[in-house]
Amino acid sequence: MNGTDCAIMLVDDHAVVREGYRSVLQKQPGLRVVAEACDGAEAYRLFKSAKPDLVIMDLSMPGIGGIEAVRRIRQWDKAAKILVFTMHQNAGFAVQAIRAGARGYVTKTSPPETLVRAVMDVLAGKIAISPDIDHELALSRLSGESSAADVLTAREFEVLRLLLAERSTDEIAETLHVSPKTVANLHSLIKDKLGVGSDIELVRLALRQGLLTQVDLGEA
Amino acid sequence: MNGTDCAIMLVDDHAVVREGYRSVLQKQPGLRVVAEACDGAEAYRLFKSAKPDLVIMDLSMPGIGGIEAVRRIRQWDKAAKILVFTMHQNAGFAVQAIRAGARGYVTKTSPPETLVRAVMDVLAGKIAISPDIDHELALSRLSGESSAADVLTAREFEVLRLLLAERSTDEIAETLHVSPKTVANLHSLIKDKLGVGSDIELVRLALRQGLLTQVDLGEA
DNA sequence: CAACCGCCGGGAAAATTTCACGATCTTGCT
DNA sequence: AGCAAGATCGTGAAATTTTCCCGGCGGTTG
Repeated sequence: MNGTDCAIMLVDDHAVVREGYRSVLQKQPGLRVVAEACDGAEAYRLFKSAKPDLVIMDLSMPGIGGIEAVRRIRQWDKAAKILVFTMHQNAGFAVQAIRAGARGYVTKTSPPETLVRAVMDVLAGKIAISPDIDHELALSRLSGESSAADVLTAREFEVLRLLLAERSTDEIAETLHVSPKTVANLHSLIKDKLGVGSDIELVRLALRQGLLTQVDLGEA
Repeated sequence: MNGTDCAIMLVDDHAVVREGYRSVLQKQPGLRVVAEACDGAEAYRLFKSAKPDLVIMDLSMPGIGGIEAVRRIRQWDKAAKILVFTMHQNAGFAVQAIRAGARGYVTKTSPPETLVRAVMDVLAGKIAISPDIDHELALSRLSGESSAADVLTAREFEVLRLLLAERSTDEIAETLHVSPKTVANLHSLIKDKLGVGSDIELVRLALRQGLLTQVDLGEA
């Protein structure tokens, strides 16, 4: 599927950005944009009918986000080739994306050639990571910054997610059917494990690691 | 400057997005892209030499952000026409942008025609706000959601900024040369005025209102 | 089986948040 | 000028929360 025409699907909620993709990609012979979606749900639906050779996927989108869309598409077609193209210059997001089944991760700050190169690499079966993310990943390894998901147990992670999403300790206790005391204990333990002193730092860490996206906060 | 050629400068840190702008704009006769910048500082520098008729400006950029860039450009040229084009579908950001001197605010989710229309309107001397933001603004007025900056005094706002940026109460007290006790009192008062119960909600509110941008958190 | 670990919570000490109260200073109004 | 309002800063004490230490329960592993 490399030698001749390759069908590509674009997924991004910003029309102007899709216009940009198209402008960059159509300069490459052998690439055709056959479908466009503006959120994760539409991406999944269109993928099944269009069966593109490659998906270029944004992460931050309304409703079903990019990570979840990658997961669903890969579940439907284990061989799907998905290249994540996002503004998030963040090792945490990259790890999540690759784990979800993406074949590449390129940031939007990258020059167009990097995108084209990544498209070609992924089509050729390779994994494509843009240089800035390579660097981020290297740094996070060197500094031993264990991504929250690793150091926390499943339960702790669940509590953290609720702490960031819900309002009070008592509400979380009710959701989990445990005593408020337990939630408070977990809350404290989480801050300890993550090495933060205050809730504010906790939120900042979560944002940095991509546990929370800025759009999640709007619908509070 | 409307009838014939209009010189436009693009400011966005994502190359592919600039490509998208160009692709959309060049379909309009009479518009020429004469300069491109990828951060606020470069935008200010280039504006002074290129003197474009219109600037299309993104908000979230590394270093000097879009709001500050708008402010500086308007300070240098009171007649500068700047159209903010951003992903933030957020009344708070829009208010900040217009106060800083922008002549328009359009979100990236808008269809290309909306952008083109806004460009024309701003060039014609009008103020252009995209419909979704109009709606957001209306909602925020109706719900009486007073933007943090309004209900807080200057001092309180400063403390809030430090709370979100620095680490401990004591560090903030030292920076402000007041007793830690005062900072704690202010901290409490701020949460009261903003109607939030926990620090986590405080951060979420701040994010929603654009007091803190996601990029600010990276360099923590 | 014994040892360990995640999970759940009680109790008490420690720390923090909240509240009530002045004192001082600026600002705006008459 | 005189006065009222409110912003700022601080104190101290009460109320609440956070933190720490403890034990019990169930599952897994050596």
